[in-house]
Amino acid sequence: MRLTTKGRYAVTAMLDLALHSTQGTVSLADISGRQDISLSYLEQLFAKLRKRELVQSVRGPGGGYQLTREGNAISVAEVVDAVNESVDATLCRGDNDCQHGSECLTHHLWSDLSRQIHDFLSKISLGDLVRRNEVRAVAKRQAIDIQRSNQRQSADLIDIEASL
Amino acid sequence: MRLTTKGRYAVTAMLDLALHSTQGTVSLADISGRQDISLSYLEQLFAKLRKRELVQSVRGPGGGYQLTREGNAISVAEVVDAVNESVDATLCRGDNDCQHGSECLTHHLWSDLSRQIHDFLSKISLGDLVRRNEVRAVAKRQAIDIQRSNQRQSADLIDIEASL
DNA sequence: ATAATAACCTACTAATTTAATCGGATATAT
DNA sequence: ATATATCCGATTAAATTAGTAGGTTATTAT
Repeated sequence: MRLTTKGRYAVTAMLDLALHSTQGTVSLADISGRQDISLSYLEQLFAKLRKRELVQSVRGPGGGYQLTREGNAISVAEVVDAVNESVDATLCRGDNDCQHGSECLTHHLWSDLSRQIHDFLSKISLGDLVRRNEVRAVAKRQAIDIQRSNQRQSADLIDIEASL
Repeated sequence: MRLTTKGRYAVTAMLDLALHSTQGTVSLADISGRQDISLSYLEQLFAKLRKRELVQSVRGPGGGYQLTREGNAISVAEVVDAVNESVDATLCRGDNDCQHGSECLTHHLWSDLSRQIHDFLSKISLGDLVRRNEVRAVAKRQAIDIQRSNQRQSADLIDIEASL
């Protein structure tokens, strides 16, 4: 169980998905716009999330992604694990070939810690996060921001159309 | 609160220190030998641990490091934080300058998660780890390994001396 | 005093991971 | 047909982690 920015991006994206689940599918372009994560990076992350069957996709116009299960049934731990593919090969790849058994000290200690943190994150679902007030507040502001940005784009479009 | 291999190295090294605290100071060379971490990398880590006053040093022959407080009074969280200098500048450096407020969704969510993981790791001390059976068992084996390696070195030395 | 030891310090390099970019192919609504 | 959006692979850039090199300073033991 590692905890890096990569996992954060994944959780953020999945939370965005959960927040907009009422609208059917959500495109990565929308998530990219709202959460400011590059589209291609999202594609990489969602390829992994799809492999773990945390999301399912609909291709073509109007398509996008949606949660395979409801938000309450998807834990933060699952999301982090999906993108981090915690192989832990760096410190102790096997049990036998470590030099004078040293690395096993880390191995036992950390696998134990990891397990407990994992348990902890398993108990927090995307649904739990959606229900939080801070999250709802930010999501609301994001919706308004996007709306404004769309209006600006429409305005730009009108300008362009007028200039032709 | 990030959780990477860097933090593991630091916790392992500090645990080694706690395990050998009865012998006064412990040199980084000893830790390097037992835990298979490069000496220079340990120096970098301990420079940070010293800044946070988790360890104190004694210079010169027979010198080394020792815990500033007893193992029971040093949490795993403190050790991880000391080496990770969690600035969290990557995703959201301030509260105001994020593009259309998006990054703040991550920011709130993750700072909250981080806080709880931090709380969790705060409750595990180096002393707790030392008392664990698996840790004691591995430490014992490491001691025997080092002893053997020293005997080999002595044997080599005798060979060298004999060859002169 | 001198030599050996080990912390302390800085700069650089290698390796790995994270993030982004590019250029497509495929499926599907309109 | 065309536009949309997933899907896919390869490449590159940036950041972090880990290791290397070459010293200095303090201190103990001889």
